Amino acid sequence: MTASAARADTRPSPRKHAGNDAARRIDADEIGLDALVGHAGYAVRRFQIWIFQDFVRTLRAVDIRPTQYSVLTVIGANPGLSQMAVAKRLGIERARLVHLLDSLEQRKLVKRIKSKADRRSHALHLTAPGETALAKFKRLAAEHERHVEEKIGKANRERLLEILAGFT
Amino acid sequence: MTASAARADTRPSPRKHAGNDAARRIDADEIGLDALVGHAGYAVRRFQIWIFQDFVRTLRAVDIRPTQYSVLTVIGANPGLSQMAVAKRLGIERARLVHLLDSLEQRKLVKRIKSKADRRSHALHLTAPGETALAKFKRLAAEHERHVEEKIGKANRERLLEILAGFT
DNA sequence: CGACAATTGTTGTCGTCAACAACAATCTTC
DNA sequence: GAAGATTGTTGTTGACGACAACAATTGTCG
Repeated sequence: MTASAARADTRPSPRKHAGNDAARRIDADEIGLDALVGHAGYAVRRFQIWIFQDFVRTLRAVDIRPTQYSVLTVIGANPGLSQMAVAKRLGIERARLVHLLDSLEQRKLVKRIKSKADRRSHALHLTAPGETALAKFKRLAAEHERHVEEKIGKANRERLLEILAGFT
Repeated sequence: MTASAARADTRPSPRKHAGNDAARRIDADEIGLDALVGHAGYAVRRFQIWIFQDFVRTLRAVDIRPTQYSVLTVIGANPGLSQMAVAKRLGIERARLVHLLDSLEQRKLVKRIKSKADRRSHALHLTAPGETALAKFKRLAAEHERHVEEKIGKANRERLLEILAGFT
């Protein structure tokens, strides 16, 4: 079979785009997604990107990204945790957490205290400025959460949280 | 206020982990997430990671990742699209799409045909083997989707798709 | 007790992905 | 026809997940 350029006839009718290929401008919103609609993963991925971007935008003034926020929140609620414990709880590689904590420690938000019980591990604590900063971050995060509500609706947001409660 | 090491008293009761910091082993499932619970972004992120991994695992035999699958699906449903159109529709950077298509073209699943109408752009088509391969990918993707159903429940999956329909 | 396995933090590499910036070729617009 | 926009491409940067290796330390078990 030769792979010549003009074999646009035996295809099982792809629904859109009549006749002449690429002869006409196509707006992005008239392109069919076919099997993609109905895939939970695709919708979740697009939604996650949107949420992520809104979070970053909303917290840009304080320069805190979602992962950093999750680390600070967990340490704030459970002071004294080891890096392993935080990593496991948040599903972060402990290798990755090292860099995250390096950054947060440089910014004086977190401190690593050598544990006396297990001299391999560090007990993680918020600094005093870290605690006040986290309070501010939480206010901004709540604002971001309101954006989510505006986007998908208050009831839908709550249903979403219920459905995905098992993954937290 | 001095930031000395022994200031664990004036904190507003972090709920868990009584008394002596880091003196006791802590299981990951007894660590409180505090403000993280109630953040849609956190739950969605964790869920997205789970879905992603299951998709990759389910389609590992054919070596197709989620983004590649989405590209193939859109091209299959809308042959002749330009790279710009595909990128815009899927929310992919056009720079990123270049590499994706390079890979798919090397594997003879997709071909770029120089458009005569606009000689800057390429009309994207599936090859004949690309079409049959995509059919197989779709079967495997459907299997993955069943995994999602098992994980969160059939009804919840459908509610999820409704809630996030606006993002597709 | 002492050798050996496991854990903790760390460093490093690799590959995926989003976000930009710059560029040549080509189209559009005036 | 000149100026500006678009398309594909190349390259860089940074966040992130996955892995592998390592030193220091702890746990275990003979």
